[in-house]
Amino acid sequence: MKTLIREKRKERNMTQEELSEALKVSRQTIISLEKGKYKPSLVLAHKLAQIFECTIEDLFIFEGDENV
Amino acid sequence: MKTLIREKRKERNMTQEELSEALKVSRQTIISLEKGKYKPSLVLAHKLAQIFECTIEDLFIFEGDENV
DNA sequence: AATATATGTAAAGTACCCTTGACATGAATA
DNA sequence: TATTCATGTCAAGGGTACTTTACATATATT
Repeated sequence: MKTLIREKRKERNMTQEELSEALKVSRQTIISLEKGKYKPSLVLAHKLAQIFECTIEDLFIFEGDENV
Repeated sequence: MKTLIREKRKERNMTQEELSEALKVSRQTIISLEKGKYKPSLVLAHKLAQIFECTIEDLFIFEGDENV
């Protein structure tokens, strides 16, 4: 699974800290998501999509046969 | 968060077991999701949306201020 | 040189998604 | 009555999303 979080964040000139505050998560969480260290929860994915005014499917690119 | 998993499954005349096999998860997982015992991972939400030929946002109804 | 800003790593703890397995219930049908 | 099918509960365990805290690095500015 790929994510466009970093690209969308930069388009809006937001820092990781600003994004983390908007989402009410830690900055560590943003770093880890952008670097692909892990996948967000469904609710966090939804909040990210809302902030970036797109759908979850626009923000995350799913590839074949991923682990559940 | 609400989900339309059960409704979409029944529209297609699938049993919980058939759905669990299509998703390669346990039947327990389907039961728990339908009953709202917990929220699916992002990947599982995506697979469900694919099976039901809709978007994640069509299948899950997000309500205000949910836990991350 | 020193300070500030943005990004990064590491480690340890908590909460929860998902699993397996065993057993229970209600409705249909032989 | 007995069996089958679909659905459900309960409990224990593994893996991972997310947290907090502390420290590191690169760039820019004073």
